[in-house]
Amino acid sequence: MFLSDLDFSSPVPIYRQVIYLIKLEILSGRLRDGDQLPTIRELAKILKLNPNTVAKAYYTLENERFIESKRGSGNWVNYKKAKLDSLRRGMVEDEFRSFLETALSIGATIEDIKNLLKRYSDNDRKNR
Amino acid sequence: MFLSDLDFSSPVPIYRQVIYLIKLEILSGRLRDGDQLPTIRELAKILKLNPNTVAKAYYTLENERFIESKRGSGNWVNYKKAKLDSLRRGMVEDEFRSFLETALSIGATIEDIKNLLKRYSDNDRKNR
DNA sequence: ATAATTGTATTAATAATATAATACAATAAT
DNA sequence: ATTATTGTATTATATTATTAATACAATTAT
Repeated sequence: MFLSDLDFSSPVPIYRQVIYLIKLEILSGRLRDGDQLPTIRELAKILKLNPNTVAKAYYTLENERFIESKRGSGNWVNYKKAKLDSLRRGMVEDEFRSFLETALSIGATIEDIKNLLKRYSDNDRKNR
Repeated sequence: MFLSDLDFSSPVPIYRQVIYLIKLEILSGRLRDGDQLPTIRELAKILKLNPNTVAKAYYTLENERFIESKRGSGNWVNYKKAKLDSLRRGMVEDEFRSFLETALSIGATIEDIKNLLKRYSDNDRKNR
């Protein structure tokens, strides 16, 4: 299921990488509403992590309403179709804001970014 | 000069807040190319910080080409150069590419991003 | 030349964060 | 009822990041 895409040499903490991977699975549609996730101990074994690390990821995902945890039974994906869009939008906007902040602090202008986007969307069109 | 806008209860480290404040001064135009900044020790006294904390902020700003430090004399704003630096442009593009990749993998479209950018550039215009 | 002022470098102390070890408590299966 | 499986809570350890103490070196002013 998870092609152990973890990078142990990255400065990004493992539990955050796990969160990110699962969010991607959900938002891309590979994991759907109601699907069961591996148990904490299962996933820990697969990824060769301490169960607490996985637990922390799951716990965070539950706080963000991505999944639901039930003691004794397991964890399930929990987003309603309607929620998905706003969720996705929120995530994209977060990413965008943080990119924009960086870009501006580096010295780029909004105009620069517009041009970049134009260039890339032209490429995108070509590649379809 | 700096209305001690530091928030010691914030999780954002002090030296980053200092960086942010100075960038704001520069990007807003209140500090202009060639202007002299307070010396490390001066600013440390004003903000009641350890000089090393200010030094770290200045050091980072110099690395990012926002200011120039000269031992024995002080620190000066050096924004114009930074803006024109093609190396910086490369950085922005790298950031952009990585943002775009993430956004697309989450499920956003180019159109979504265009709209976001429009929204933010409108805000930017309003705040000028 | 000398002294004062500046940024820099080195090291130590502290604080924050991430990970691990272990024990606990609710649910499910038998 | 009992046992195994699950998520949770508590505590300890390791790692990293931040801040501080101190000494150093280049520049400026006298």
